[in-house]
Amino acid sequence: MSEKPNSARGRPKTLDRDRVLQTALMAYWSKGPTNVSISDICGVTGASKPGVYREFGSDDGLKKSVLDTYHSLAVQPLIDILEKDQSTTDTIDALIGFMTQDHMALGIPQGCLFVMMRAQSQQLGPSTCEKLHEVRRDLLGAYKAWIERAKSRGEFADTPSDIAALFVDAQHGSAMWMQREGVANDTIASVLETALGVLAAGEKAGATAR
Amino acid sequence: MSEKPNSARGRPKTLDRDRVLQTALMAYWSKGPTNVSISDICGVTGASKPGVYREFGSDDGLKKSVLDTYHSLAVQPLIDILEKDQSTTDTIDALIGFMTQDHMALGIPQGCLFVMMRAQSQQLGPSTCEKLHEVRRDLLGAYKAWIERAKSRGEFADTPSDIAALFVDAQHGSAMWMQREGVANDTIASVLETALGVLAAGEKAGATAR
DNA sequence: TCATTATTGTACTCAAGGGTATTTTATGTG
DNA sequence: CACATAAAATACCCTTGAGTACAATAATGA
Repeated sequence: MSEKPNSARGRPKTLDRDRVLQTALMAYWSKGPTNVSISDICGVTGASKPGVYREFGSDDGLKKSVLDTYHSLAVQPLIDILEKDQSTTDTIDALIGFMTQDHMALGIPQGCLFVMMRAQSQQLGPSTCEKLHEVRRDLLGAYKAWIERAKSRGEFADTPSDIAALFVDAQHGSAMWMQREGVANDTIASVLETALGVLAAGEKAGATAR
Repeated sequence: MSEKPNSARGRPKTLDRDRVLQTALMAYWSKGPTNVSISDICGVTGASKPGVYREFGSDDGLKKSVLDTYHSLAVQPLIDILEKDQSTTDTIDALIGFMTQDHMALGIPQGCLFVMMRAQSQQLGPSTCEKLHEVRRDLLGAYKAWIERAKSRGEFADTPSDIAALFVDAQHGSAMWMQREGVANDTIASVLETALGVLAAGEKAGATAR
């Protein structure tokens, strides 16, 4: 309601919300979401602990906000690929390309924060978990919608859409774990080609044509 | 070397090593390996904290021993399936059956402790991590050996063995995560059929039979 | 200038958890 | 019986990390 009365009254705030978010995002991503303390983030950003709590409420609140940021940063681009209007094989190629990006070169940590958070959800707070479910729902929904569009054009294997969506999601998760464990992106790409190759066509034997 | 001089001298030990191991195993498996403290385990088993440390050396030592136990309990059976001499499709069916066992009914927790530990290896000690690599090597080796045997009989798709091994391992991991997230075993089985179906045969189109 | 308002940051509290120093206790051996 | 031995368990230490109380501070408005 009266969110930002922009009163400009009282001591002006100096806490850089965005910097805290970015810092937390990178730290969670590289070290694992449960291996970074609020104090760590304060140490790097120069923010004070009460400042962070004032801004995000709690550890859980911060993680939830970070996940939100991560969604627009790294999940939405994946969904965008699915929603782009192109042939199924092109989409699959684009997916593989996306999943095997050279994170090192891009200056981002290996693996996927979302996937890591899912794997450690038992150690996360309630609002982070809820956000996690939300992101997952979005992603699975996007897979499913893409699959059904592809099916309607006869470009997709004869597999129930829900199953196929889970399958694609599984490949994504596996790829992210492999990347984190240090498997070369080329190798991961080969695995993904083997995996996702089945989906395209359906009549044309198992030939992924590459 | 002089491990058990069976001296029978000094106060007889009452600490039930096996009970501690079993308890820790189940606790790690159900709550996640990093969500169970030594104190928790002591509370359940009635063992004293120094007793546990005397027996296992450290948290890391206990986790390593538990992983060892887990290996013979839940990983070896999987390897046994791969080493059993049967047709590729039969092996795949057996694998799917194994991965989609009703853990609830068997009185064991959902998912796979090994897979969970891999995902949280950043929070684990050095000897546990080493053991983790060891188990992983064993498992990938077993996959690869199975694949090469199948290939030599012409029963396997034309995919590099290392890639195929990573692929199978990825499906296993995904299945375990899905199970942990509450996906129905039937559903997981369908996903696995879609995934592993590609491997068998190779000439016979993409038809997994079934 | 002085009150009001909102934010800041130091310095705490409190709980959890890994690990240990120390004193007992239960057994064999001389 | 006294001594040596090995394991037992209580009661601790120490660090980390989430979360907060509170006094200081910087702005606006009268």
